[in-house]
Amino acid sequence: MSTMTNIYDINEFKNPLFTVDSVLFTVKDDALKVLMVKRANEPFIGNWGLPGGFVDVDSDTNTDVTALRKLEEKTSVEPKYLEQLQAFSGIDRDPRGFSVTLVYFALIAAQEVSSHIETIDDVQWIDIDKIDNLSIAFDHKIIIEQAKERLQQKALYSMVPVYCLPEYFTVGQLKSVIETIIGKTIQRKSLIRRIESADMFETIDEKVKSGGRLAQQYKVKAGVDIVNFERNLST
Amino acid sequence: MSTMTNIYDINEFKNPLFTVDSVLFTVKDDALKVLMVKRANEPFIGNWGLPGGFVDVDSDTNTDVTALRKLEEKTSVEPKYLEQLQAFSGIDRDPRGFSVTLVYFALIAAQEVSSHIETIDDVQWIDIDKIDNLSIAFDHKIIIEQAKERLQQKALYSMVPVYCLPEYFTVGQLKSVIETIIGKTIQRKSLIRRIESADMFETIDEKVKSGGRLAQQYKVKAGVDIVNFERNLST
DNA sequence: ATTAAAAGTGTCTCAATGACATTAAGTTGT
DNA sequence: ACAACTTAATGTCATTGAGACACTTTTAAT
Repeated sequence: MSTMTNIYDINEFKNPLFTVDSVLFTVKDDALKVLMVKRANEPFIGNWGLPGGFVDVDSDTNTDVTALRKLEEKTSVEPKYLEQLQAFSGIDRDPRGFSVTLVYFALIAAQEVSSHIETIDDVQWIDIDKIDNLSIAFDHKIIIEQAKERLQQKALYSMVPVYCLPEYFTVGQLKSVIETIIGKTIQRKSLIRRIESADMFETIDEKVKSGGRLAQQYKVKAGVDIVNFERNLST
Repeated sequence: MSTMTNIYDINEFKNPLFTVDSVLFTVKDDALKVLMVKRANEPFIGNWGLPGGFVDVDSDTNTDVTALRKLEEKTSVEPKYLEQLQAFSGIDRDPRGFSVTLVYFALIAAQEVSSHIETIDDVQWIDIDKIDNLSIAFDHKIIIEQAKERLQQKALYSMVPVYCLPEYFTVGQLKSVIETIIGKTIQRKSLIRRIESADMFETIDEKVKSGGRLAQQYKVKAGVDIVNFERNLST
């Protein structure tokens, strides 16, 4: 192990194995998808796992940077939204010994990565409902499930789902994305009321085709924070 | 950046320094307090810091166990409530180098620890409004602030504040604890409605003196989970 | 007994969501 | 050109749970 010597000796304690992983979601083809990577190394070689890896303590200024760096390696872009989910730890979750993985939860528009991903076959959007049929590394199946629950909760009281959409979007698109995430329909009217009261969107002059009447486009105002509403939608 | 070679060499990467800390809250004398420990070691020797330390990879089965173990060392009891807050990381937060601390957020009734604490002078309940005047180790001041915000949020949509109370409690006590946490008054009636609809409490036959009419006592039903309401209180 | 104090109830208001009908503005087919 | 269809946007009433606050109940203190 490394040599860190002065008054206190860090190596008095065996350090746990520490990694950073991300659950990057998007909504594509009316399904919630997670970005997964086919593992090239042991353990769990050949299984699907979450994108992530070790901190580079010489260049990463904090773990957010690690998460973004690892995601960019796989997608070549930065996700629109990133927040910490939770750390998962234990003596059993990695055959190499006690390990901790700090998991981030991220959102991006499918369009922003799809072209890049289609050229590689060890990085893929996996439908969240099809994960049970696959061989998933470590405890990543559980992690994804928890991330999904968090996303579903957030969709009920905030506007985070917009980060699964491109810069310009319509009410119809946002409604559809939210419905895919939470797995039930919502009232269009309620969504519009929220968009108007949140004060985090601006309207775009140019409207867009939608199969019927032209739809108003919106974009997230520059520099605004996510608004949290005081009530959940439907349930 | 080097890629992982064949069989993985853990030490190819310098591992960050990993610790587990806890923000243990209670409400005492109508003030929100945090348990703090006077540091006996470098760095920040002599400053107040959060209770915590390194994982013992040989005996801790996961980081929850580490958090509980460290808290028990200081208080001799287990907190009633424990959940992960967040990890804080960075190249600068510890003079020894890149470090990560996984922070837990915990609640306990003051009565359960006070007798034990009063005998030691390097462990103390510190009023959260008086922290600015003290020398606090690392980034623990920021961490405590974030933990407080999380607790305040939770108090608006859940019943977590009961875990700052002893097993049996009254509506008046819970109202007072919530008000101390969020820093504003709430409607007694609203609280009662929530207690009744939450279905997580049972009434105790024996009532208790309170300076007026005897008060109904409640306790948390065995094995129930925290209920999340769909609306926030006041704001 | 009178009074004060806190517990507990009744009920009206208020705010935001749900439900759903109606109107608006496009596209497609003939 | 016009009807039929599609999706967007609006209008409005019902529902739900919190806020406000008056009122009643039960205890202790004097």
